[in-house]
Amino acid sequence: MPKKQQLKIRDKQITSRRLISAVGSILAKKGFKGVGVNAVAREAGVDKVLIYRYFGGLPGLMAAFAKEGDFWPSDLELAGGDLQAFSLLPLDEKLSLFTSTFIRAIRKRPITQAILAWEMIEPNDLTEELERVREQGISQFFQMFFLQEGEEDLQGVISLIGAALQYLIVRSNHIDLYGGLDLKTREGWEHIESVVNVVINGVLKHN
Amino acid sequence: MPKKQQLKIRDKQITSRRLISAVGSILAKKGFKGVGVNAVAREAGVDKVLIYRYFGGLPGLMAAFAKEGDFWPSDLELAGGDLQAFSLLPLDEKLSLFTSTFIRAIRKRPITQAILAWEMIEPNDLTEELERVREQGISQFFQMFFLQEGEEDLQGVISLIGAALQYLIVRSNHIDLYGGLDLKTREGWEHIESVVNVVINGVLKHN
DNA sequence: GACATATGTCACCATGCGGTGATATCTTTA
DNA sequence: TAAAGATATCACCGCATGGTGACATATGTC
Repeated sequence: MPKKQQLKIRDKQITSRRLISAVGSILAKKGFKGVGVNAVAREAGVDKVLIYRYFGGLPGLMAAFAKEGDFWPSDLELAGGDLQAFSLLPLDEKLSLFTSTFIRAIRKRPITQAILAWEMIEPNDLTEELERVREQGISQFFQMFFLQEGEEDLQGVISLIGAALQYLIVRSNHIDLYGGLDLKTREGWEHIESVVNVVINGVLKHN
Repeated sequence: MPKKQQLKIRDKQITSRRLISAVGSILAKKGFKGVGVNAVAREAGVDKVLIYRYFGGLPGLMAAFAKEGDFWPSDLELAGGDLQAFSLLPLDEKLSLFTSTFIRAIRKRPITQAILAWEMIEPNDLTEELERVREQGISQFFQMFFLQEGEEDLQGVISLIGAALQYLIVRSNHIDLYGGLDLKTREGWEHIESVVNVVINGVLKHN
């Protein structure tokens, strides 16, 4: 008598994909603390030994995961969907729109937020991949649309604002308020957006 | 024959302190990931059961640790050492000095940085204690020195800048650059300070 | 149809964790 | 000095983890 029904298909590709997407699920659900060999295999409904066989271990699986994901907004997304229209806007409107799309883009990517939090604790393949993509993307976007404006402090200011927004978005997962800023509601984020605009307009008109 | 030399002193207070300070050491050395019952007891050179006996468990020990520590700069420190002199400065110089002392204050507190990183991942007694102290301290400081100035956007802007600075300081433990900002050298931080001043002056003169 | 290989399952190991009851030893009080 | 209480140690439990070797079953090839 056979031990089991032999219905399970055997397909390395499919199984690999299940493992990779299981990483995403866990990352989104439990954060990086939940990402382990056992947990990922369990989530994928697959034996953990396959992680070693197919990816050589967790780091390899992470690297594969990093290559699959849409963890950072593209130029197109950051520009609001139309690169040409964006490039024609005056500087202050460019920055204002950028702020708005940036916040939305990060807020709607829970996995990205988990990775951003992870970066604070211990760098690894995944966080380094995100860093690479992000630094390249931002600097490219910046060069494309802002560099010719001759505002020498602008990059520093934008980096500062980007840092603040990333921090606030990640923290919004665990707290409601930060220094009087409401991190939970849509209105709260609209207010934050307006504060950023105050900063930007101040810097622009000051020079 | 007795099992051991009976040289170990027996003093609840001393032992408690050893446990509490062991938390600090581990937090500074390994970050919050290293903080566990076994590790803390090992670091303190004490049996872990005492954590349960004296503090009721890790959370209790954490709470005790939180009360002991100087995790957040006082008003005096943030004001640069002289509250009265600080209060007499013009607004822009106040903010500039505040920025400078704030950066220094956080940068020199590795445990605070570990807690700040922790807040990103999972709130707990320790992070909540820091949050409480911080929110209270900042809001008090703000009310004391800035509120009467009638700049309604000021608190939001300052919170935003505070968020950015905290983020950059914590990240400086693992990366060298962020968006072109140098996080490692003294010159790098002086530049960041100057960027903050650009923002502040922009906001102030804009209204 | 028989074989080799790719794919997946299972049982197991050592390790470290949080947590606890029984025991030994020191300190204080009588 | 003897008893009583406080203080610290030890040995152990159950559990989850990362990791591996032996085995079972499906798939492709001749």
